[in-house]
This record gives sequence, structure tokens and C-alpha cells, in this order.
Amino acid sequence: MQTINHQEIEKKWTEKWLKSVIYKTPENVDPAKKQYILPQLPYPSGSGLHVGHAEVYTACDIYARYQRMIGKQVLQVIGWDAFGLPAENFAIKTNIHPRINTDKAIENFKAQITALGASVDWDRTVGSHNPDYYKWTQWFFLLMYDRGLAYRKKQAVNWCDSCKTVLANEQVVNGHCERCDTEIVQKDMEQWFLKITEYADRLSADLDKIDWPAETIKRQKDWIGRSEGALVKFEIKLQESGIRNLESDKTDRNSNGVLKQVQDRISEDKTTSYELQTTKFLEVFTTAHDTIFGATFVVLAPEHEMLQELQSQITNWAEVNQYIQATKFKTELDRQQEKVKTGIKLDGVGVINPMTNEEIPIFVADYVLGGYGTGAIMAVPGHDERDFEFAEKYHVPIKYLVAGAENKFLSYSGDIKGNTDKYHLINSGEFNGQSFTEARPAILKKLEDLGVAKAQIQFKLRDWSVSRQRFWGAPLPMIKRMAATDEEKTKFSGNPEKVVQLHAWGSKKSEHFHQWLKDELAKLKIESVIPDLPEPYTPIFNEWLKTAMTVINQDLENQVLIGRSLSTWTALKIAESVKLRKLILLCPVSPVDAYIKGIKKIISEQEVITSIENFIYQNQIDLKKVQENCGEIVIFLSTNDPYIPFVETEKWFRENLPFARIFRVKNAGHFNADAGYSTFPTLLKEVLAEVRPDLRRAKMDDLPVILPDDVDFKPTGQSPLTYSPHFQDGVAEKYGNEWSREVDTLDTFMCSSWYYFRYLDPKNDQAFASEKALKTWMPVDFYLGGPEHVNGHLLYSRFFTKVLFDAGYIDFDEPFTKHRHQGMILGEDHRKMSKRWGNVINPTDVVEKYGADTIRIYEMFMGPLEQSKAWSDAAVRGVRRFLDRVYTFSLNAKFVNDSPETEVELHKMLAKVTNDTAELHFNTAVSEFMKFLNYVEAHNISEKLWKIFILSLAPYAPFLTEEIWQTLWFEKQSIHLERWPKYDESLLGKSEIQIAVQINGKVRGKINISSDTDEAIAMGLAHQEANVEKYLNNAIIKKVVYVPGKILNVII
RNA sequence: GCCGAUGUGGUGAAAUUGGUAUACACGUCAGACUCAAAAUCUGAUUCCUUUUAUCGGGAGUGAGGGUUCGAUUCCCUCCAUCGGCACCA
Repeated sequence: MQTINHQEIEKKWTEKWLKSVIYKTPENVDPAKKQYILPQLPYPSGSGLHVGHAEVYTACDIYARYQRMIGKQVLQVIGWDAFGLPAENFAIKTNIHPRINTDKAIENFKAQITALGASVDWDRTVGSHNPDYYKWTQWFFLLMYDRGLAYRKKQAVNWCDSCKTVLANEQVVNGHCERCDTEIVQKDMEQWFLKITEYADRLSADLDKIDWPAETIKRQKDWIGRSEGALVKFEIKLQESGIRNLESDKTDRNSNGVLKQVQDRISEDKTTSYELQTTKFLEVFTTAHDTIFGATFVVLAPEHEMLQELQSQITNWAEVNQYIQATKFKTELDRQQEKVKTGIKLDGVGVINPMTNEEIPIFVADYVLGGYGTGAIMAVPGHDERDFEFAEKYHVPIKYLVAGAENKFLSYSGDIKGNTDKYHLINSGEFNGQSFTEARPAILKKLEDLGVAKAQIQFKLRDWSVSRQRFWGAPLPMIKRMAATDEEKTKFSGNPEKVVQLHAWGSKKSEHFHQWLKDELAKLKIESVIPDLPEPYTPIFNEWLKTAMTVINQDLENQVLIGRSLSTWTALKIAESVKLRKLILLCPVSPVDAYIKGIKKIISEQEVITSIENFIYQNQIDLKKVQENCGEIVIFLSTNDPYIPFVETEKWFRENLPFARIFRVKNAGHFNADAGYSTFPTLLKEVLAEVRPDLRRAKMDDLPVILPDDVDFKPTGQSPLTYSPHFQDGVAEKYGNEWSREVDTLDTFMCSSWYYFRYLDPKNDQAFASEKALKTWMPVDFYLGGPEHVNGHLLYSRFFTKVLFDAGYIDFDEPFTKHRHQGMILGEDHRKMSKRWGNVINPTDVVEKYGADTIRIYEMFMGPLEQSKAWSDAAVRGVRRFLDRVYTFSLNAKFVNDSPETEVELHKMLAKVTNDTAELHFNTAVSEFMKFLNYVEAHNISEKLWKIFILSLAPYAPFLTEEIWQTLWFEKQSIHLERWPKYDESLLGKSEIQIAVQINGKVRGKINISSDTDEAIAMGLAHQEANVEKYLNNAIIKKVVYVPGKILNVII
């Protein structure tokens, strides 16, 4: 047998392929033919490529090569997730800049991947640590910020004391740091968060429309944790006389660990308390509101702010406070691991169960989590195991509500499988005797009618903390006022006191969102005015201004001013002289002639800019002053506004009001009712949102904010950028003396959340990717990556994509149409590969010893792509033997003429390989190649058919097949530019097949038959089989089951 | 604890909608070649059983049960392994 000189041919062909650029991404792509194949972005670790990487790149590469051969236009790129803690920690240890080792590791990875024969377009590679990449990571952060999705808040966060940084929930594994295994502690710190929770519903629901592994979809759904239930208010009963001073309620918005949405809700409640003067409510979230008759106590999380509010009423405060303080010192892990529930009853206070009207006690206990729901529960010990355990320990009465049930813990909301109507309610007042299906909606309705409940959907998902106190990441592109006091930071944390809305040209104050918004604000007891601007069809700027000024309260800073369309300019002029909490400009139409002649549909871009500038000049509006006066400026633009050339307008505002948040809304027209009401709630949210006057976005032309090199990156708990001597250079000139750059860096997951967009257009310095490139290539057709990223990277990428969709940049809202995970490759000892076990296989060693084709085919042959499987060196040699036999046969073959049988065999093989490759069943495709070679060695073959075999092997063994193709057979063009051979369907059924003859279901013989033979002939053949006849002889045939081409079963 | 996935030879594994269980490969054994070994080639290889050898017979896809002419595949109960979540009300 001839042995392949793999080292020689691999070197030769790698160079030739590179020179002839055969793997370059095609230009002029037909959308119907595009195929975007994406291997997961690797972290370029110093220890080099792992066999698991090799599996991913090989699988993607075989698939990509196959797609090219069937005529698809393929995009396949590999880039580098280069920022991150391991590189930084290594840098700290060695005192070498992380860039040096990272770039070295990247070179190494690239060489190793190239050696595997991966047909990657390296011209498009990206590294997330390069400024031309992280410029756009920063841009994405600002996109989030512009849309109100990035916020800074003091919260209890996960702190790793060894890495000296904050971690996302996804990076905490069993209470330990994912990277260094240090136990995580909770620490109150001000951090940047992204509001991924705002997308929780869509992130959960849209999982149903993508082709992902079922268990992955399930895991992501569980992580998002959607549950349907109700918010129920319990009236608080104070036993001491006299009501507390409610003024103290105002300072509650920054309390620890309680979600913003909860706080919003509680502040709603406050309005109720103001109104009734004597009533306070405790709100709980429950999914089993129908068990409320059994609620015999309520429980607050130790973080719950109501505890502080009730302090003066709680007669055993000292004891309660001690408990609260004690839980503060417990780690999340301690709290999880404690199996025995603890808690304290609050003396002196209680709540009223709204259904039974009985007074029930309040407890504080750490089995209730501050971060979920409202941080408070109604406890139903009869139907909840946790509540039961607690009630037994603290001797609270237990009430059962279900008759006929064996399991006392069932809640009749959802736990009962099958026929729920065999149980009925007891102890449930007017609902006694009802079935669960009847009672659940009826009880909710009753509670709603009483005004104490509303249906509510809750999520487990928390907002994503993205700031890191580390060096090796993209700087966070924000600036902050250095001397900001707590007072400045929090002065706009509550609701605004007044909202002024200015209507548009030719419109009335009752139109569009104006009245709706006013009604919504009234519910929150926020004053809102909409002045009638004079002569709306022939407006005069100064007249509008004069009228508007009459409703502005110039002494009230906590005020929101909204200018819509033409009144944008009125609002701007007002903001020049009046201090405002927030200025909102909705669809700012150009002021060209409009104050007299009315608004035209889109005018030329030049006209717009000229008209705006003339207007600003004529009316002497000082935009700098406007920025200084406003806590925040938000400009809403719609991507299809008929009156506004949206791109130019956006650009002008970016330049002239650089601190403004520009909020792009997809297809909202001119923000009128015609375009749908979907923007109305967004506007309301924006009116109510907290404003941080001490924080501003970086200007666009300041991007990228360069990560400085002059930094001592040793961890101190302070962000290392604090100590850079030059990081703040030029900031005063750009932003003013009192401002400085944010010194935190961004979580590396932000870098990897959008890289697949950058591959499309990696050198674009005007956008993260051009519209054309996005339209051509996205979404990703096939994404292969590890299952460890399900609740991190994969969730974040979907989030980013949905935000881009909402902002009108793209017209799809799921990035990865088809996604699969590769299984883990274990060592020969069936253990996870690890230095500790000494069972690590280095793919490059295998390439050197046996060749790239061998490791490619071996890793595919090991088993199904998604399964974990153990390495076997002996089996690697088996694959190598197969390739040597292919080579030897090609070299020495004395080909014969075509024979029909061989042709049938070939097409059977080709059909199987074609389908298996398309379906990613690479392991069975390889076994089909081997089977076919066995056949060929026994029967010989014609040259024509053998060529077809070699072609079909090309995606799997690119080097060997190229060598045979060009060197042995003198073909002029690379085999990798050839077309995939088509199998002939008509040949597949032609051959004679063997089917089993069964007697009473047991195989007694086999007959050769074609698939269209009828039953009588088949029976005749069966009788000729001696062993079959032995049974049929003298027997009475009761039944014959004959499935042509499959089986003949005779029942006697 | 809850949820999910997976259990097939000595090993990795295969088996379209239920239709010859163990393809393909590794390993092992025997033989060929060789002074010898490696490499290579040929053959055997689920277990039990019958037989001088065939031809046969029985059991068999984690265990037990069910549906069916027929079950690795569908249903029920249980066990084991792996993975995820972990007081989410």
C-alpha cells in the first residue's frame, strides 16, 4: 500500500489555495444562493487549539465546502474574541501586556486552523481587541443608551474578590466565579446595566420560530423564566394609633436589590396612600392567586423596603433588624444552601387578606428573594411546600382548600394533571364546590373588581450588568460629571412633577398621543398641560413661544417638556432659558417656511439642513445652553416619517446636540395615530424614566474611545483606567472641565454579541456593517457552537439583534436561523480532557503525525456531531488507513468498464452521502465512504465512477482529493471549484434486495426479491426456502403480512 | 428536589414513517507474507446451545409490563448515567 506524504501535500496545497484565493467570499451575491456558515468565535487562549475547536471548524468547513459545491455562495469567517480575564490575569502574572500574548495566540490559532484545511476567508477576520472593532462595540452600547436600555444604578451585584470585578449572573456558577472559582459575594455598587428584561417576553416567545436544539430552547426559556400570575395588594393594618409620616416614602427609590419595575409599582401605590391618607398596601406576586383563601400569612424578603417604612410601627424592631442585618452578610450561596427556613414575625403590624377579610401576620424571611416579583409573597401553607414548612415551624395556621386530593400541596392552579374537575374547592367562600378550571378566572375577576389585583407576567431574567472594573476590555463610552453629588445624581430619580406637551402644526391638543399621555399621567397624579398653540394652520413662531411659556413653571426644574413636530423648535427655544428635567423632541420637522406656509412632505436634504440652520441663527437659539439646561434630551425619529428626511435629520442632531439620545423607531410614521399606537407606551416610559444629569454619552466622533497602553493593570478593586496618565487627555476640551471619562470597561460578552455582523463588512468605518451587506448575508444560516453559552452569548446576541430590528437597522429579529451544538470530545479514558489527567490531545500533533484529512474525517466519524465522545488513537489510525487505501487505489487502479451493479452501488453511496452531509450526519457519511471503498476493492470500478467518489470525498478530505485530482489526474482546476455530483434517483430502487421471511415474527429465512414483486410470487419463493418450508409444511396459514421491499411475515 | 437528555457487542457507534438489530470502524483471535517484528492482506468476532463440521435452536438493544402480525423505535412503571436549574412564590 502506498502511504500519503501528508506533510508535503498539505504544505503544497495550503500555499496554492492561498495564492489562488479560491476561498474568497463571492461578490455580487444572489440572496437565494447565499449561505452564511458561522463557527463560534473562539477565545484565543495561550494553550492553543483544542480538539473541540477542530471539531467545530471541520464540521463547518465540510458543510461550507459542500454548500459551495452545490452552487451556494458561502461566507465563512473566523475571528477572535480577544478581550477577557484570562489574558489579563496572565498579563498580571507575567507583567507582559495582554495585547502581546493575545496577538501571539491569535497567530498561533490562525496557523493551526489553516493547517486543518479550513476554507475560511481570512480577509474578513476581526479581533474584538482592535480599535476598529471595539469602536462599534462602543457604538452598540450607545445605541442601547440612546434607546433607554442602558442605565447606571447602585445595586447588589456579584463581586469576585479574586478577579476584583463585578460579574453577570450568567458568569456565576453555583455561587462561584466562572473563571477562578472564588466564592461570589454580593456588594452594593453603582454599575451599568442593559435592560434585557424589557425584551424578556419576545426573547422567550420567539424561540418557537427558530431551528435550535430543543433542550437549548428549553434551557433558555427556563432562564428567562416567564410565569403568569397576578399582583395582589394586601392592606396593611397598623396596630399602634397614628399613621406614620408618609413623607419618608419619597426617598425609597434606590433601595438595594429590588427591581426597578417593583419600585415603579410601589410608587404607584404611594399615590393611593396619599389619596386615602390612611391606607398602605403590600403588594405580592403570585401564580396561584386562586389559593388566596388559604393565605394565612405574608412574607417579606429582608431587602424589602416596606420593612424600613414600617420601622416605627414594628414593636420588635430590634429583633427584626438584627435578622435583616444578619442576612446581609450571607452570600447568595449560604442562602441557597440553608435548608432550614428562618424568619421573624413582625409584631405590631399585619395585613388583611382581601378575600377572607381576616388579619394575618407579616414575617420577614430569607427564603423569599428580594429580586423576584415584588420581593414579597402571600404564603399558602396548605398548598405550597415551602410555606408549609415555614408555617409548621412558626405555628401559623394551615388552611386546606382542595377536597378529594391525596396531595395536600397541590395548588389547584396548575399542579393537577388530567381531570381537574374531580377535585373541588372548600374553605373558599362563595367559590366552594367549584372546579379549578372554573375558580381560577373567577377568583381573579373578583380580586380585580375589588381593585386589589391585576394579572401580571413575571420573568426570572435580570438586567445584564455590563461594566467591569478591569483593564482588558473596551472602554465604556460615557462621561460623568466628576464632582457630582448624591443629590445631583438622585434629583430626578422619582416621577416628574409636571409634563408640558406642545402639539404640532395643524393639530389639536386632543389628537395623537397628547390626551392619552395626559390621562396616563393623571393616573400617576402627575400634572400635565397641553396649551392650545395659536393659529395652528398659520403658526407664527413667537406666538407659539409666548403661549407655551405661559404654561411653563420656570421655578420647577423637575419638569418634562415635549415638543412634537413643528413645536420642536418652540421647545428648543424654551429649553434655552428654562432648566428642565428632560426635553423630548418628537419627529422634529424642518422649520422651512412652516411657520407660515405649512409642512411639506419630504423636502430635499440640503433644504432641511439649510432651513434648520437659518432658523437657529435667526432665532438665536444657543444649543449649548439647551444642553446645559436639560437633564437629558431625547429625540424620537421614525424610520419612515413622511415629513422628515430621517438620515440627514439624525445626522444634524447628532452633530449639534451631541449629548441627546436619539431614539430611532421603526416605521412609526409621523408618530401619529395612523402609524399605530405602539409608540405611545414607549413615550410614557421615557417621560417617567429616571434622569441622571451627571452622566452623558460620548460624542460619536470620540469613538473609538481608545484603551490606553500606559496602565498598570494590577487589580486593586478600582478600574485600572483610573490610573492611566493619558486616558483623560482632551476630555476637558471636548466636554467641558467638569467632565471625565468613565473608567470601567465593557463585559466581553458585549464584544461577542454582534461579531457575526462585522464579518459581513469588516472594514466599514461608517457603520458596524452596511445595509447592503446586512441584507445580503443575514441571518446566519448555520451556527455551530458550544452549549455552555446558552444563557449568555446566545441570549445576548438575540437581544442585540432585536434592538437593531426595533431601531430599523435590519429587517429580521433572530440572528441564527439554524443552530447546533458540538458535543464534547473526551480523553481516551472517557474523562474530560485536562492537564490534570494527562489525557489532552493536541490537534496539531495529530495533524503532523497523521495529516489534516485524517483528523477531519476521524473527528466526524467518532459519532454524531452533537454527542460527546471519547478519543481513540487506534481509531485515528484506522481512518488514516482508509485514506491510504483511497490513495493507493487511485494510484494503482486498473479501471474496468462501467457495470450496472457498480453504478447502482455508487449512486446509493452518493445519495446517502449527499443527504447525510446536508443533514450534518457526517459520521454515517464517512462510514458510507468506507463501505463503498470495501466494495470497490472487491469488485473494481470504472474511472468515471471513481472520479465521482473522489469528488464526493472532497469536502471531507480536501488535501488528498486535491492531490489525486490535480497531481494524479492532471486536472487544470482545483477540485474545490468543481460541482457536487448528482445521484440518479431512478437507480436507487433498481437492485435486487434481500428481505426476511418471518414465521410468527421470527426470521426463518431470507429471499432475494425486487421491491415491486407481488405477494404470490414472494410466497412462492418463501416456500422454496427449506428452513421456511420446514415450518409451513402441514401448518395452517392464518394470516400473511407482506410489505413489499420490507418483509414477509406468515402467521400460523 | 424539579426539569431535560441518554442507556444497543470488549470499545466508538449504525438502523427513513414500527419491518432481517449490531452496518462502518477500533480492539481481539486465527491465518498469509517475513529469519523475525512492524506494516499490509485474508478470515472470524453479541451471548448461550446443538453438531465431527454444516444445516439449526434459544435469548438478546438498562429492568419490568403493554399495544402490534412484527418494537432499539410507540405507551406505562422503575433503575442508572450525564446535563441544566436550584427556595423564582
